[in-house]
Amino acid sequence: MSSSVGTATKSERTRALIRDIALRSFRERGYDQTTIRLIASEAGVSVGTTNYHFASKNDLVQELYLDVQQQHRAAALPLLETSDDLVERLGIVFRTGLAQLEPYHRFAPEFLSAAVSPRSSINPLSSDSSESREIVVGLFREAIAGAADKLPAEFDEDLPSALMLGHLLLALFWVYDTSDGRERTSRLLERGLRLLKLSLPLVRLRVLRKPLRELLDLITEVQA
Amino acid sequence: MSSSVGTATKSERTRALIRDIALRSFRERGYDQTTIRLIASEAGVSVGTTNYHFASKNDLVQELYLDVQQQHRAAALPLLETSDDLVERLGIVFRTGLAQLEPYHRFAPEFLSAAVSPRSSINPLSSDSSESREIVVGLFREAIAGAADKLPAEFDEDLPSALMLGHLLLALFWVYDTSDGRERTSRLLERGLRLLKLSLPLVRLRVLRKPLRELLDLITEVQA
DNA sequence: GCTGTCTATTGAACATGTTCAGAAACGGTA
DNA sequence: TACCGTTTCTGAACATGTTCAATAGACAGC
Repeated sequence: MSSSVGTATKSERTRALIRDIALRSFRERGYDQTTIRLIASEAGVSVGTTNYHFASKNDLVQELYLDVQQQHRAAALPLLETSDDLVERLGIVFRTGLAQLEPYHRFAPEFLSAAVSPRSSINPLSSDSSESREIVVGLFREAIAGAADKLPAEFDEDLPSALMLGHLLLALFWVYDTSDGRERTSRLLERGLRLLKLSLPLVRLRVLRKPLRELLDLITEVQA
Repeated sequence: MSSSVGTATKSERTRALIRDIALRSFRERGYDQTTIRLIASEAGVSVGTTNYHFASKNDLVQELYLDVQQQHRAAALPLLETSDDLVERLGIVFRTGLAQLEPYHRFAPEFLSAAVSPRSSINPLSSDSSESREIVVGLFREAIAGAADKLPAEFDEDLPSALMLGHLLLALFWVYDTSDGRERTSRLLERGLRLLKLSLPLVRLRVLRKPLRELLDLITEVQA
């Protein structure tokens, strides 16, 4: 979090200060209540300075994304050491991903509204978000690669992206989940994982190869 | 569309005028470019008057929803006369639904952003949207009721709502669909329908009854 | 026709993200 | 030190949806 450490140019320190204050505010006050003027005021600078270092409010959200996904990675990696079962490993990535989001559930609608437009710079599928997106895709890739159960090689390429999309859909469900402790989202996830475990042997069936390939292609096409 | 017809109180005529101008502008200019001041100006009234008749901009979007869904119903009903096959009837409702949205695809991201928050009054699942939502749920209900193929009665209650949710998800895919003529969305729909047709006989299997029931319950829970 | 009450309308005010012309600070070079 | 170009910073300005006190209009009851 605190990147305003040690020595750096004045400019870098100002930038880091604005960033840290913004991120803290996002966590405490959410997206809407975190106004540019509030950030500027707390940082002791003018609105113009804030927009000089970060061209828009969404650029600051981008910083938040990165922070969250890095923590996601940090939380998932050690757990991935504990199992070589494919479905279990995927479950670890999904569960730790949801866990990172949990503190933001109060403000999730605000963030969702700002992020859901395909034209928004903070849309998880946008090119501006590629850095944090690739962290999640990479986690899924590693989850697959480190599993004892090997999948047909032809799926290796697109499956991680498709799983990342699945994670986004799960997050959408999560935003709408009003149950205590997001129990419904957990149930949906565990049920999906169970279903996946049961149907995984089918992937090896020749007859299903082509429809699966087509399904994967269609899903991948969303990101175009 | 034009509801500013014939005799009515002055107030009703002003309201209808604002409504008609707003709806036309939404169609021509989208959500963002349709500003309150522009509506007021075109209607020859002040901003205050616009907000007197419609408490918020989203109240005007609500009127648009209603208009679109009524046209959806008008487009679907005659086609439903032409088939008693369950899957085909569902297909008719889905396809005519997408057809109504098509003119708005240019502006879909703007509308999506405004509507996607669970707290938004124009969220399709909100209580404010119940009237237009029920039109779609009703269409699915009629599609099921008029089919030769009867489903187990226990599904009749919740299935229409679940299908409406499916329609919303399809619309989400549609927003992100950049292919010509929304070819990808069509493909996804037709593939889903084909899959449904193939797996429909399975519904009668005793073993699958309980998991299906649970799945339906989980889906229904989104709207809570 | 007068009066009083509700309805309808007005336009200024507010908070918001963003832009931008200009001021200030800085850093290197003559 | 003096000068100049670049970097950094400032605060006013703009457009937006929404609110609200004040005003005008409509209309019923007498």
